[in-house]
Amino acid sequence: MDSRPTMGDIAAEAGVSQMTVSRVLRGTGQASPDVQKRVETAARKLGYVPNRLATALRDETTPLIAVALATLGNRVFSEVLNGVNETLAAQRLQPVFGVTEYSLQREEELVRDLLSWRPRGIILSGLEHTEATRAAIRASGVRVAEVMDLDGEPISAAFGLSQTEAGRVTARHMLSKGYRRFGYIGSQSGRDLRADKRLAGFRQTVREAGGQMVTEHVFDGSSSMIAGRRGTQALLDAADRPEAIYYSNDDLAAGGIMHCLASGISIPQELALAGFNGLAFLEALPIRLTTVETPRLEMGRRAALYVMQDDHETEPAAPARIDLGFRLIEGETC
Amino acid sequence: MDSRPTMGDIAAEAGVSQMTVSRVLRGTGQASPDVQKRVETAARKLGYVPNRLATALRDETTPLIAVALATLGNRVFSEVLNGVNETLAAQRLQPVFGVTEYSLQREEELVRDLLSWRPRGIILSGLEHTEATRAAIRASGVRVAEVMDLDGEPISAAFGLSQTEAGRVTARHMLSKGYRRFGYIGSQSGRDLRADKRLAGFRQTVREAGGQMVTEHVFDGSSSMIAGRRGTQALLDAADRPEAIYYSNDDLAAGGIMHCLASGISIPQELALAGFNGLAFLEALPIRLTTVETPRLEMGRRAALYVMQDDHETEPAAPARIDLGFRLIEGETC
DNA sequence: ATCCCAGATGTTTACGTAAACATAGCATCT
DNA sequence: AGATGCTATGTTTACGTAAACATCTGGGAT
Repeated sequence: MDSRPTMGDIAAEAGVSQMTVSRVLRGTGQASPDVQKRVETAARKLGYVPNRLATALRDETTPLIAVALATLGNRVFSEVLNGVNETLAAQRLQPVFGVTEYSLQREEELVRDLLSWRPRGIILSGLEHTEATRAAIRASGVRVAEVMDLDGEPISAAFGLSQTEAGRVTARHMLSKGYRRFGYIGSQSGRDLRADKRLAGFRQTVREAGGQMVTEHVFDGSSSMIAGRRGTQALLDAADRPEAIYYSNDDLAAGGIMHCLASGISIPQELALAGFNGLAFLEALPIRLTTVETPRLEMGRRAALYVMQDDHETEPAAPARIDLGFRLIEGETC
Repeated sequence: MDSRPTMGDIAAEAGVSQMTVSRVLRGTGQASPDVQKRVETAARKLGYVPNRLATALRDETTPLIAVALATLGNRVFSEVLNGVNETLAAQRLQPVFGVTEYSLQREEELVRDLLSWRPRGIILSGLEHTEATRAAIRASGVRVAEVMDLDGEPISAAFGLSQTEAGRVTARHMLSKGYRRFGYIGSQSGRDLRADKRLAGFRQTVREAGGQMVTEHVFDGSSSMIAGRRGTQALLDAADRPEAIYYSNDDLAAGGIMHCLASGISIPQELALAGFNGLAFLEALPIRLTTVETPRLEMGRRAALYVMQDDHETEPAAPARIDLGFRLIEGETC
């Protein structure tokens, strides 16, 4: 048995035709009990595993859904992937994924690669894509969903929240607590476009209210608690010290809390903080972070459901923005 | 253009044969500059995307690597996946993955599904599998790597560490600090077999040294900081209170630290703690956790490299255990 | 006895690609 | 001039599966 057995091999073993094997194994059409048994026995004996490549080629359809994530280094995306995966698994669909590392250029290549598997749908992160990416997707005719963001023009349907508005809401909340001098800590500016939008919304609202952005500390590399801790220390050591810091996400903000705890800086008197995402681990911190909760699992689930649908059902004429909302969680940090 | 253009369509457009198109697009064989240009123009005009299903079927080989993870809910596995993915991406290989949720039964189905894509390799979590899973993999002839664990019989090659030994080392360390009355907090017992092995090693070493396990708190559901925080509170509120707690992972242990911080329990005087994994976020905590660092990214990378190889190269005759080691990190918690 | 029909099974074909095997054109050498 | 050997291109075929269509068998209706 040097190569994998095919239906033909089973057919020979069972003394029937390949087509009969196909019918028996899929339970379509008629088959006498005798033949049925022989085929099943032979299949088991040979250790038959169907070849989906052949089925997919022949049927001109696959059970694949392509997923292009910005990164696997951020818990947020693995939660989205988790939502996608659990939804697909229920229908025996398979995710095929790749990572763009926040580069639209890599996304373009990745999408091309993913499309060559003839997936029935594709899920992208964010609304910004190169024109070539859009063209390839349009030409392919696959169903598309975009997750995370709503601020822009979706290709077909976007599941997420307004990042800009999330920034504004956070700013409004902090302003309402009396803070006026703000710092910002974030990473991957110019690449993590959602973070940039939040910052833009935040900044605008602060300025309109007469507040000011004292420092904006943006670094390369991925965000982490330790980066947030160090960034916070840097901001507080600087001459022009902010009263409050807006972080591009919870990991960074939690690092800020840790710095304060370790250095005896009182929160929120000496420093107020706000994050973004509402990750589960925040609940466990000794000081509850004020943050904006995002529907990560839900975005994954809804996007998966959307791209799973058959073409005819409910295809919206115009691009749709499905707002899954966000929620300001008022903690103890501002 | 209702369906995707094929090489045949390009051929018609360019006035050549399908085979010439194939040659030009892959840059194999000869082609006159004129034909080359015509083919490329036509391909671009029609928005040609190759069909890998056909290529894979025809070539009897795919660029796919199957990955069966225990869960996406635990950061550890997304880090492994990350290592796998970055290694594969460098060779333009594609991961196809699925999640077992720590069930060997689901793993069996998942493996069958994954194998039907004719991947060139498969990566599994842990060493325990059903006999059917083993048989299917053996019959398929794909390369296999197992990650995380070394305590058992690998199918072909295992990349990881001795979980039992990690438990023992942790116990030895805690014993050396004078603790004798231990608690344990973990989840998914009977399902997360690696955690069970660590506990077994820990328990054995404690007993041999004359210490005792005062309480073992095991719950269902996935582990998280908040679960650890609550579990710790429960253990400390109980009549028979341990001096030290061994947690099945860092998330739970960090929750323990948070409970102590929030309740003013002094570490390690009133309670000592130890975790497992050495996740990056620990660095940012105000109290550094004593834990065992595991090579998560490296396990993913090495496993990917292993299954990527061509069959002839370096195929070990006997199952190999590649010990990527672990390292006790002495923090401030014991 | 004849005909019809349904159930059971077989044969042909196509999905898109690329190896293997032609073949045609043309320059070079003797 | 004829043989030789490239280069550039075309034709056939196979990969494994499943729809569509074909065939055969036997039982029931007339």
